Amino acid sequence: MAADHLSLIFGALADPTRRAILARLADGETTVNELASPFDMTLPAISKHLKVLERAGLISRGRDAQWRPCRLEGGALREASDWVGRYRRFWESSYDELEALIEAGAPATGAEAPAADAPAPTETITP
Amino acid sequence: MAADHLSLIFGALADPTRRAILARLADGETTVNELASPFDMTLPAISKHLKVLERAGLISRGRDAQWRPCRLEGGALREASDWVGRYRRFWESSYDELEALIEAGAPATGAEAPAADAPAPTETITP
DNA sequence: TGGTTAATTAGCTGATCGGTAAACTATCGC
DNA sequence: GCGATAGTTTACCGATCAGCTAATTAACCA
Repeated sequence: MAADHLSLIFGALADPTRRAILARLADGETTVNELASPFDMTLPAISKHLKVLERAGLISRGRDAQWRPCRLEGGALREASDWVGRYRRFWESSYDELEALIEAGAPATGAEAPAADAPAPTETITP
Repeated sequence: MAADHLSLIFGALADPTRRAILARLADGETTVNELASPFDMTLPAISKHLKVLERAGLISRGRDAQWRPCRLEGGALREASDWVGRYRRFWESSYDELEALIEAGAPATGAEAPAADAPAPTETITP
């Protein structure tokens, strides 16, 4: 997977186990063992998932004696949300109205020409 | 990568080339060759990226003679947005206020106990 | 001191990913 | 029909991923 932050975030989210871990952490900070318990998977596997989540900035880990409590970090999720949000107009309203226009034989209007630079200002086109 | 839809979507977004393709498609439907032109990459590589995006439902492809015009599909992005949106409270407002509360020595209140089932109702815990 | 519990690291495997080159398919225009 | 244009498919390669077992680190408890 690419090394840029957004790719790390989306890559981390592209796994049901990791998303379930985040879901659990939404109920509050907890330990690695408790996070692991619902899964049919060894502890090292969970540990790896946590590392992926941490590298993406989706969680952070503290220390409490021999426990390493994990907590959800909203910042990275916000980055993901912000990126996706730039495309909001592609699923909001538009659908019915635009569909109708197209059905009616309207030509490709400026309507679907979006905020030009909106998506991916930091998106290096050839990294 | 896991086979569930959300994983396909996030997995597809976890690549700067594919995100740049989506950004380009936000400016309107276009052909594969035009999509490929900004990249220092062969056509087959782009073709693969498009297949990943299509499998995730992020784009659709039509036919116009020998061209296969691609268009952005908002639905999948909406799914991603909806999923991430369930965690909104983790980056909205809360930050300063909650941080302040914690600093002030407030115990773990119900405040950060979230809408219980909010995240991942379809998230199978052990697939 | 020694044992237990919590978690990570190391090393291995098989599967998937991102890219390539080469060959193939399909459609257009002459 | 023929050549050019647009795009996909088919191997193939090295790198990364997700999981495992076994060993290791770190802190507690008695």
